[in-house]
Amino acid sequence: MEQTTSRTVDEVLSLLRSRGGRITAARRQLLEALFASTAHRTAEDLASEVQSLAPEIHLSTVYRNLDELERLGVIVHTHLGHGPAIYHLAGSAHGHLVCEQCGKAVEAPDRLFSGLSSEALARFGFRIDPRHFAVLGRCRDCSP
Amino acid sequence: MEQTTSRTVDEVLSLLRSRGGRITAARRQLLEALFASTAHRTAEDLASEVQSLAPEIHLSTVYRNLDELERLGVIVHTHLGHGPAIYHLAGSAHGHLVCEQCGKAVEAPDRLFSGLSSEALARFGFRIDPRHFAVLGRCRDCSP
DNA sequence: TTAAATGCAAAGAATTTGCATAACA
DNA sequence: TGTTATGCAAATTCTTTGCATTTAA
Repeated sequence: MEQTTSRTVDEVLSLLRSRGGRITAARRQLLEALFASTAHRTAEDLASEVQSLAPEIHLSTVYRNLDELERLGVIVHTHLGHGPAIYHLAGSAHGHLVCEQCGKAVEAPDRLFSGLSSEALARFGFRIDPRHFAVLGRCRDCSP
Repeated sequence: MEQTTSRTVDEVLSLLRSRGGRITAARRQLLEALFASTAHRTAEDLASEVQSLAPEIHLSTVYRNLDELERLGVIVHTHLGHGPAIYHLAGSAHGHLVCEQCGKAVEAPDRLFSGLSSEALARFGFRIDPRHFAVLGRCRDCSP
């Protein structure tokens, strides 16, 4: 698993390199953090993780690199209603059901959106991207 | 139409009153603005409209009254991905398809979400509220 | 008269930007 | 050596809060 992770981090760094970017400690650390878990993490969360190993890496650097990685298609971010955006590797991205009451976020499989996708496309020519937004509502525990 | 609008504004003011609230100029103006159009308006937009008639009404008062009206169920707010929330009368609320590219927001009829609603309920016990979040994606004009 | 609402200023959260310095290639 | 990226501080955007004052009832 170490190997897989490292190989993929290096692949992304090569991609960055091939686009004229540079391989820096901040980028490597951030990618290691992104590949290390599929948890729902904000820019601050990721900065904290990175800073536990390299405290000098600044939050603004993390934001800039997250932007860059998103432009490259390596990651996507999702707005969970209120509050900060969360970031995922593009490969492990998924939809979210977020409870307006307790705030809990549940992962939603893509097929949950297949009906909505095809209807939105047919009726409005609109291609939805279920990984970029959160579906708000009430979870089982918070339903009246 | 004037009459209808006024009557409904007054109804909401009565509701407020019945809950121990007070009928103020700021609240009346804000409600007039809310009833006057179904456009997608932010707190700032609404404040500007209100301020064109009563310049002393402060943005923070608008925010406080929007919160209050939402607590009463008179309005709902929606997060359109990035940027500020928009507010609608609860009766005329609807879902939104928001283009990530050009930012344009299209109203989505509730029935677009009926499949997603029943699946989310069946599989996750989750009751979605399609009016509280925006569906992000690409509109026809911005599709590749 | 008195609790509720307002105006204003200031704080807060999340994110972005300007700029001098550092460091990859 | 010449960009590119970083650190830091400051600015931005959206929203909330504290507090003294006003006002509806």
